[in-house]
Amino acid sequence: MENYDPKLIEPKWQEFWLKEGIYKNYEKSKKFYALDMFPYISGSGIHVGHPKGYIATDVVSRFKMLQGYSVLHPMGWDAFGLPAENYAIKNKINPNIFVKENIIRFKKQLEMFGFTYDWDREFSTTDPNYYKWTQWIFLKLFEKGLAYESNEPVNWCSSCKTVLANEDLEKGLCERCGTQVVQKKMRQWVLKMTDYADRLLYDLDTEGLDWEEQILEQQRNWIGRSEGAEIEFQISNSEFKIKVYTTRVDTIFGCTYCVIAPEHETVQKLKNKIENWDEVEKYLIESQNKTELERMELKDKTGVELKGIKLINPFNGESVPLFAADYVLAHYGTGAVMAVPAHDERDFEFAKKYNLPIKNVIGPCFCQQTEPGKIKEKEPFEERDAVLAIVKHQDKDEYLGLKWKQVDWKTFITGGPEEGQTAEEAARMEVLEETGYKNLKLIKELPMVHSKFYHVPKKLNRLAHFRVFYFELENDEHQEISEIDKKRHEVVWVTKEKVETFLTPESQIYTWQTLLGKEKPYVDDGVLANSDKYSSMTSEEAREKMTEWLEKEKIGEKKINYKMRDWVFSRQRYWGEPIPIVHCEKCGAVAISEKELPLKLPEVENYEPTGTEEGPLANITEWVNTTCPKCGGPGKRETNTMPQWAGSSWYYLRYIDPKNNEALVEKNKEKDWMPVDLYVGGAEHATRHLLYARFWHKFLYDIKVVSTKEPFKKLVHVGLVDGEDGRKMSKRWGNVVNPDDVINEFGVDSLRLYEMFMGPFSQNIAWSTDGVKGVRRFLEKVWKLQKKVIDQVVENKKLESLLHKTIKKVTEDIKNFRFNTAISAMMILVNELEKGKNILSTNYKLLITILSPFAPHIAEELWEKLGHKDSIFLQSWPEYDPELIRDEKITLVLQINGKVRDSIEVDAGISEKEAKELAMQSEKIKTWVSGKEIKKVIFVKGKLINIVI
RNA sequence: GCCCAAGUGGCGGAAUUGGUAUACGCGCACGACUCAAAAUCGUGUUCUCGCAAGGGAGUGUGGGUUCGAGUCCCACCUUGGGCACCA
Repeated sequence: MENYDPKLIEPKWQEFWLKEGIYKNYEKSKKFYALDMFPYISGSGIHVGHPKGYIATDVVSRFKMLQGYSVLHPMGWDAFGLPAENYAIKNKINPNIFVKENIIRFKKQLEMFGFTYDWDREFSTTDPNYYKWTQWIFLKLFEKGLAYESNEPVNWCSSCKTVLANEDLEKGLCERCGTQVVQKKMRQWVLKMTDYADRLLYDLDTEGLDWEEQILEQQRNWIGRSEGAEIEFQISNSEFKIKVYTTRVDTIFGCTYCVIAPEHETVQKLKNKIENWDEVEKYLIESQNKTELERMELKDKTGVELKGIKLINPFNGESVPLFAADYVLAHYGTGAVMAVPAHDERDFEFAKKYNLPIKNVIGPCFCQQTEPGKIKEKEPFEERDAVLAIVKHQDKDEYLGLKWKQVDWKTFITGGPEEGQTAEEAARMEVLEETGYKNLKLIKELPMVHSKFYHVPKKLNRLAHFRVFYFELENDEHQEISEIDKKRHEVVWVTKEKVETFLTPESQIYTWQTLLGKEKPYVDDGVLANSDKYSSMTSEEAREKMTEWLEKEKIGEKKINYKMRDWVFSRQRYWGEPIPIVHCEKCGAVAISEKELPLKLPEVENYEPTGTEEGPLANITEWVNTTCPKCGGPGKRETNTMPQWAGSSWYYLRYIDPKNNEALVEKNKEKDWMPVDLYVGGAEHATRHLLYARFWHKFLYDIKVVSTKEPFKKLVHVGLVDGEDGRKMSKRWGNVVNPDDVINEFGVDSLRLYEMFMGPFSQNIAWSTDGVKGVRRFLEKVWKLQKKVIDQVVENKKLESLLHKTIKKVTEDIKNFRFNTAISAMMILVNELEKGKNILSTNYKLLITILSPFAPHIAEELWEKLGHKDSIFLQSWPEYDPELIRDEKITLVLQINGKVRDSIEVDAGISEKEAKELAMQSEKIKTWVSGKEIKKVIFVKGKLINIVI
């Protein structure tokens, strides 16, 4: 028997599989596996595997380094650390040719990895037969009003004269020349993805998707639905109104000013009324020049008051000032907000900076759940406005407290305001009456708090709304307190450290903590106060009632908003599908006729940016100048092209029917194959690619091209291989592992097997060359087992049982993407087989069959050596024998107080009584229980006995 | 700041519904084979006390529920990922 040599085996079988078209078996199973988003790389990679015990993993794309090969995707992916477009331009190559060369290169790469490739299904987004249908989808979107032109801000490098995507920016500098990027508005094609926002959100839950919860959550956050209300604020002495959007109508009585985005059109309309227009204009220009990045990075909020403008709060008629500030975004909601500094962090920060009033209208509500003062369920509450005073000593760090005499109740000073008294006056009076101290200096008012408790002296449930004042004593001057008060409570000074343990009511402990902590707004829901008839409602209740009132009075309405924005769909580049639109002076933007598709890219010599806002196509006048499809007059073609996301948003549909020239996909074929059963891709696509693809799919569903609402039934993402040092593979760190080298040294099977063995499939894991040695050793063992193969029947129940348990485990683990434990189970089996003298040839066949998806070459080779002419991949997947995996003997664990003390071999079906008797016979157990009382014995069938002493 | 995920030996990682923590692999140590080395095979390998038998501790930290917790509950710490002024 010769030695195991991957270099001899692997090329042989790669050629064979290619010739035999092993892939075709997948067609029979009618399961559609689109394995990664890019048709050329990863998507094609995985077709080696057992047709039944399929392995749907993409070994190649786990290597960051190999993503360089994804240049194959024509629309500019990562090539050797540079975007493909840059690489092509720098080397003066036509990007399309460059891409094609790389496709060939990649095919070779795939073969080296031992992948077969479905050559028939090949297509490219540079291929007009494919992009024809991408353009067709665009035409349909345009027809339904879902594609529109708009001026959108882009990052513009004034030195390179190019547009830069957000991901190409490092600290706001251009990647190529390092120039500071500026914000510029440009005409762009935009797709109305927001029309689909609600469906993109709800179908995540209602279409029975088997996706990782993590990705679902990420998509929900990205869509970012929020429910709130739009409210009109009238501008005093003017016919103009300003609409604000808020999710917290319940805080509106705390609104002390309003803020409008600088770009908001109303700012210009109010020009004549603004007293400080010069100042305002300066601010508008400043904020316009900031890029989005800068705007985000600036921690400090800036803004300017529009002097002379007052807005009227429709709920209480109060006039509040209006500010323009760029912390309010023009594109979200109405571009204007009501500011409630007491209950919103951003407004709070702004109010502190510009010294604006902060009005508390909501506080938390505490329910006394312990005695004394535990609320009596079912009894009504008596509501009362109340004050709470915290008084600090003039010299010492001590605070004034009351110890109540009738009940075990310790508090700060509390009370209720009387007719005609302000809350502050009431607080001062209570301090005077209950403690005698006369001269208080108000330091500040603290956030309000509500408290539900049982008032023991008054024998009733009380809901008290506290306004809280923090005083410091000016001096020691005080008067005698009344006899009644003396009987009721004792006045004590409590040191700062002891206050928290001194206080009984939770509400006061909370207040004490806010006093000690950093001053911050209360942003949670709570109970309202100072809010007219809405006072003492909960936030939820108030929102409902207030919105009702707004709608009745017609000054506002319920409104749902999404964070997700429309999809900016055009790029100022050469490559990419041309947008099939002609601009006519008379008719505007006109779609070209479907018959003219595909609208092909012209051959050009120069792919450099034009240095204007137009894409490179604009320079090719013979292509640009055309006639208007509508009126026949002169027209100019759209020179922007589509982004890389366009083609990748529907390629899985084209896989089904790649050569169809009559339709995007034939209806019956579509019904047959869709939805994609399993989609394996990188985690980096969790939001964008997957949302774009889902959006297009839903649109195609609406125009009846596809029959399912969702494209991908099951979604799993693959983790990357990190460098040996645990960092991401990168030239910068010098930790790049080249799979070619690994293959040369260990073989394709070892690499493939190790990748699956190294850890959980969707987790990033550091590469370890030593680890590959381990799996190579395992393959050597499997190879050497050949020597022990015999044909006679030798009874070995234990091994037989282990084999069938392994088949069961491997089958289940593959289904659950737990390849690492599947391999470990096979290792255990092989270790056992190695110890035995012989191995029955039928059993050996079973072993290599379950190994075949993981290490296809060696499995195929061993299969042939056993005398088979057919490929191992044409065999059916083994089934385990349930009789054989049933255990006759089990290990029963004996515990004392939950600690393992002994274990015994017993029959699997042992009864509780028998087990107990056996346990008591154990010497170790005897010594542990002797002289002790047995309190309890717990028996878990087939597992253990626990004796409690 | 917000959302999500994860913290287990020297390392990658195992551990169905709470039921023998550290499977499998790497590394390391010792032994066999060898003139020698590599390869291969065998034994051992959580820490700790002990010559041993045996005991104690132990899954990021602190509490809790339970006969029994890596697994469930509460609080906190750390790391990774995503979002980031979304009102």
